[in-house]
Amino acid sequence: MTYAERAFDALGDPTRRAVLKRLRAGARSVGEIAEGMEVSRPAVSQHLKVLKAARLVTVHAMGTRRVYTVDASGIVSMRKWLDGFWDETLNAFKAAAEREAIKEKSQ
Amino acid sequence: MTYAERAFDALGDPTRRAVLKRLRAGARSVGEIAEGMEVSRPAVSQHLKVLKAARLVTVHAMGTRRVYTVDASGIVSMRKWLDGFWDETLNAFKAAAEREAIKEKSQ
DNA sequence: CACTACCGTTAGTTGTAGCTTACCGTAAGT
DNA sequence: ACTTACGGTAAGCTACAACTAACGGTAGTG
Repeated sequence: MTYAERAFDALGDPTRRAVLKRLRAGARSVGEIAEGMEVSRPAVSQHLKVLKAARLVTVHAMGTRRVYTVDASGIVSMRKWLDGFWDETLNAFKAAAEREAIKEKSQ
Repeated sequence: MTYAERAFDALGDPTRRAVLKRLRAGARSVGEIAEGMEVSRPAVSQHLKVLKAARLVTVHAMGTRRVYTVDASGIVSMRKWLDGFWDETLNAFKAAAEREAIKEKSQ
């Protein structure tokens, strides 16, 4: 599985999107992220693991605290996936249209 | 839930991504999509329902056949979501950096 | 009017994602 | 060394997403 696909899987969950939205406001520790959320701290920890595997967040330790930050590379890979997907869709459409035009001419 | 979020939920499933990839090559009927896939035709039908709700595909009937096509609007809304997300991330980062700079000055 | 092709939907099953509780390791303070 | 704060991980539960089999409805065909 590519990183883009991993990222789509990760963002397919509303709780993980909520976690990422919190992180968007700035780097946060696990406890800070979990605070005010409707799920427990371990749940957040598990989601962060998935987000990290998808390169959507990065961690660095500060004492016993783990400070998480939004990672650009996950976002970038998703963007590339979408752009590439749309490119291929357009190309296929164009090719089909041309085939149609040739067929029309020959009639 | 916004359409973008619906789209992320939809693309969070590998089978649905596979369906969409098939559609990328051009419009297909349900039977054509299901053919060669490892899941049954009704399964594909259910996935198409989700993709349609997320504005990732459109349908039009041709006799008893339902021909599905990739819909740009779902892709566009995802792109906008990603871009908006990243914008806000950068803005928050910039704001934080400026606050840091002011703090440094006052010391 | 049968008969076939096509596909959406319902009913029912099952694997697993997401959750909580409990535990343990590590870092810092006193 | 003891205590507190922090967070990753294991174990276990549960709800639901994804699937199949079966059915029904509609459009074209002879």
